[in-house]
Amino acid sequence: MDADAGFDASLRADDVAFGARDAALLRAIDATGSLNAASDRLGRSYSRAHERLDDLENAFGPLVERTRGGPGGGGTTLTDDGRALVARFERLRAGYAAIAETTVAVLDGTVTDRTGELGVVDTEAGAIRALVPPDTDRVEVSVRGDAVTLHDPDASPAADATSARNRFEGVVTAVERGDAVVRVAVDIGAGTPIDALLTATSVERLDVEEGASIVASFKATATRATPREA
Amino acid sequence: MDADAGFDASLRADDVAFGARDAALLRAIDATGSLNAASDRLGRSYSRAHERLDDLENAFGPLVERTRGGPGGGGTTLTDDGRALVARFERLRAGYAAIAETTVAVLDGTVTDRTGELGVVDTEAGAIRALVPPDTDRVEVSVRGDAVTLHDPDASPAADATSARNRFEGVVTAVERGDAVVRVAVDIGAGTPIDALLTATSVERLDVEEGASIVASFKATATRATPREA
DNA sequence: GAGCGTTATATCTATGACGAAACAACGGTC
DNA sequence: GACCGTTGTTTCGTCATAGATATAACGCTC
Repeated sequence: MDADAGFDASLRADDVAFGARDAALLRAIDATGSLNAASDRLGRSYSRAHERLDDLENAFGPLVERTRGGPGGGGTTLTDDGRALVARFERLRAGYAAIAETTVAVLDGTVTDRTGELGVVDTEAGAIRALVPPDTDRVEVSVRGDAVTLHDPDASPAADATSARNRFEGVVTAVERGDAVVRVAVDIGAGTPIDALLTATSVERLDVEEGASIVASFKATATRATPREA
Repeated sequence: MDADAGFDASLRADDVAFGARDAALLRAIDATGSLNAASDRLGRSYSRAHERLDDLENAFGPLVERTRGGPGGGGTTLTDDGRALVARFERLRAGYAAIAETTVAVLDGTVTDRTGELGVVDTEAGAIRALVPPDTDRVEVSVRGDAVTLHDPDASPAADATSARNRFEGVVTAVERGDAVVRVAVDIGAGTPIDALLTATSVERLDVEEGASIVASFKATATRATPREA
């Protein structure tokens, strides 16, 4: 059963959710200088766009400046806040897209110690520090490829010298080259390997190849556990 | 203008998007053993729930097993695939939640070199390697707090010994303690500091305090740039 | 064979979101 | 004062989604 991860991103204030359609509207206003032309460009009704803009401004503050009459008949321009909102929305989407696209290794485990939202999870690979759910000890730990850093085993930093708390010795089981990003699978003693996403430069400089010994590290604060079924 | 980041997560197959309401339905079925009782529990209509379940199974394959008649009148149970879909959805949500919650530093810059989707961005702090958008050199680089690792300046790994390509020397400007997660702000020579989210253990072992020198590193493959307005 | 409580199916209703169209008002230009 | 093309406002229609209700059918138990 194959399924793609998706999302609808939003920024929320006062029960109003600023989403992709809203960002598209503001971008079209920015490009055309007119709410009328922007609606046309997007194939949307002028009256709805106008109403929506009012709702957004009630929640988020002034996003546009509008003038009536004049040589072109009037116009609409984005405020600095309007541009900032669109920029922030784009960054948020980029972040979610990273989550949707990145590879994830899932390790079953049991929480054995907690300090606030952090915990120690006992897994096949050993103890993993992660952000853990409050109500259960039965969890699965997600390790994202873009959160795993690889180190030369002979030169990996001492525990007192780095803030990355999870460190495992392992063996490279696969090296899969993309355009500029390389996916490296590392067996750290769990049932399935974890992935690390590296640049080609890193692969060369670390001399990563199948069968090589390597140290994989990832931050506790970037590792999340979710409840696991009985 | 204050706004909270939000999202609607989904897993998609055959133009059907499995979302939070669907996950809630499957969880309620799991808890009650009955589609009828699950709908009641969720305050939803039985016929809609039934129809939706059919749509989901057409797209994702068998998610439940249903029996009619018998001692209790019949019932509905989740299949292994049904449970796996819910578990995968929960992991996806946890990932998006991490994005929504984490602090982000934004650095303006210009792309000066590209290799596929990776690029070098010239910023106030120096060159940053990141995943860059294809159509523009004017970008802003987002550096997420949960992606930044701190190192002892005297003991940070050599460039040939780690896959984290971005490394900056900086000074700690703030240490802000949460329950178990500590937010450390580091001035790396950009207009605004970047944040690193650390465990309390890391803060102690690294002896992180305001004014201290520190090395901050983050992976190129975990760093994204988005287009920046003129 | 009735009873039970479920699954399965059919039909109806309400609501929110959205597109569409029409018209009033604006204000600089000619 | 007319013209232009915009903003601003009003009204209408359609569609998708969802809730609600009713009924048929199932199959084990008594």
